[in-house]
Amino acid sequence: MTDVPTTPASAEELRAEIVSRYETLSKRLKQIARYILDEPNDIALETLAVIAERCGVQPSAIVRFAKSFGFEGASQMQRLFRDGLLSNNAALGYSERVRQLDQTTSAQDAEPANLLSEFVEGNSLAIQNLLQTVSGADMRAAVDLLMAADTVHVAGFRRSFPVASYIAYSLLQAGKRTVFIDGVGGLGLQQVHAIGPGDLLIAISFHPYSEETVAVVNAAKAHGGRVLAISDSLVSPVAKPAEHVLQIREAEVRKFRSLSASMCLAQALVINFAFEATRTDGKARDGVGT
Amino acid sequence: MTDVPTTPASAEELRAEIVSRYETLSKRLKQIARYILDEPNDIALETLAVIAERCGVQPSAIVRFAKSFGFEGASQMQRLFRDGLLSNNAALGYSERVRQLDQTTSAQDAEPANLLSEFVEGNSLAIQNLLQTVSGADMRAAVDLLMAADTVHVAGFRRSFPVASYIAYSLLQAGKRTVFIDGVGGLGLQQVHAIGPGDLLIAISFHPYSEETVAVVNAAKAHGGRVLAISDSLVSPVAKPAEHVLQIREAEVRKFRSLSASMCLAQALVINFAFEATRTDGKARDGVGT
DNA sequence: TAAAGAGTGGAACATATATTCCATAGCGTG
DNA sequence: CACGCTATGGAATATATGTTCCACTCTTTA
Repeated sequence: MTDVPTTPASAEELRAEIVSRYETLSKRLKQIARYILDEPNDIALETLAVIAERCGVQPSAIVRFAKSFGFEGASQMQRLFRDGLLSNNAALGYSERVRQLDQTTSAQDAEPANLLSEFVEGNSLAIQNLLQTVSGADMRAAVDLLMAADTVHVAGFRRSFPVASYIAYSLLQAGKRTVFIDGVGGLGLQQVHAIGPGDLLIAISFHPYSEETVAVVNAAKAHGGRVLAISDSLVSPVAKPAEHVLQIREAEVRKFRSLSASMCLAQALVINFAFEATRTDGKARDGVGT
Repeated sequence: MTDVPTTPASAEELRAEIVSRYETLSKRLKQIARYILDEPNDIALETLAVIAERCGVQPSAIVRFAKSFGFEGASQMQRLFRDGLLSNNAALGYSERVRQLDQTTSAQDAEPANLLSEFVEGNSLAIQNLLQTVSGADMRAAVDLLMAADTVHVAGFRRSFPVASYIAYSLLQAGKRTVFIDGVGGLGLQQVHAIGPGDLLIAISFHPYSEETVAVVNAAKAHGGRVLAISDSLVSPVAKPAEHVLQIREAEVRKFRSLSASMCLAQALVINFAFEATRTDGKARDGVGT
């Protein structure tokens, strides 16, 4: 038992100790270490059996862990976290805690923490607004376009680039033939020539709509491809020619337009497709089997 | 046993019930009632024996109390307070909420409409949790690292690629010398050689931490550069060697890890930097002007 | 490839903790 | 003042929970 000479005296101390000794721990002990760092509340409130199950480990392993950090048993370690829990918020009664919660989102000035909370609030709202602008039917239609496509091409530049790259990467992961039109080396428009009938272009573009994207959309249409647009308006230059549009109203914090909502929609779309694809695969195989 | 027909379903409900029935209680039961109203945390966290001693009562009296309020035993009453402790504290309840969301959603089908709203909810929670895992001081420190850096290098592959590309793009927009280590053409590690002392590497990486990113981080340290890590754990291979870590707990919907929270943090970081940069610029000019 | 060692799972065990039960004390009422 | 009823304390019991131990596995090393 490679225990540390001095037993940690507070939850913080223990966390620090875990971080520094992490590399020297065995597989299971690492597993537990991560869990403790991630969910100190669980350690404080749940029983060993529950904790053990949640991090996929035997209760005895947790005891071993505690001992290797100088505790007499797992219970002593738990006590540490319970105490921490209380001293962090217990002085406050209920009403005070609720008030504290409100304050985190309301105060305004350009200090780092507050800026973050503005983004948190703004993006959170924008994401929830997705449910208003995108219906289940829209999603269904978008997934159908994906399912029907031979090859999927994805285009998005500047601010939309991250979203486009995410979609392209994930579709590839899901086993779909995908081409990411990334414009590297000025190939932007050349890559478009690969689009043919039966292919789908996913075009992502927001307010000042980049010329490249618009050009790619038009080229895709010219080659007989179909287009799914992700944009902020139904009448934007990328949305107008498209077979289908998923509309997003992004958060705007201090004049900077955000991206979280777009990412959220992108994920929902791609994973929806992945589910649909495996489901259909299964059916196809079943059909052959009989 | 004068029990109430309906068992309270939340700590708040129980408190209200206690207040209204207070006068009808016997001496000991009043004693306990007062204690519960005063120290709900104790009820949540301590053992019956401890609670009993603290309010000068026998453990059995507490059991009687619980039963007279419709509980099966004192333990059920304690559970109520524990749950309340978590759900009233945004700070503490994240994983608990996620677990609940997980349960309510895993039952339903992966239908397009459902899936979108699952993502909406999950990401919304994850974004709000950012305020817990990254403090104002963390943001400040990260911005300081950016300010002090000569050139900023940004690395993130696979799932983290979109976030990295966003950061790199935005920093460039903000006028910072920035290099995006995108690994195109297998240049990944070669690009690292450009990192020198006085430079900063922003490394973004989540659970199965890609080898490339880890390698880049180590190389950066070897060249005397500083490292800012954006990761999901303090003990991840990219976080350990870093000067500073911004920790993110991403949403996980149907086993797929999300990205919205990362994007949100990335934006907050970059824009924070942009504000700080212009502010300092202004001061510098003022200084020269006088 | 075999041997030694550390790490691990799971059942057996010990302990802590909640709950029940009953004898008795306290209190109101006839 | 005595009777009966409710409330109470505390010991006995049941249960839940933590801990130990040992056989087995997986690594490492010679």
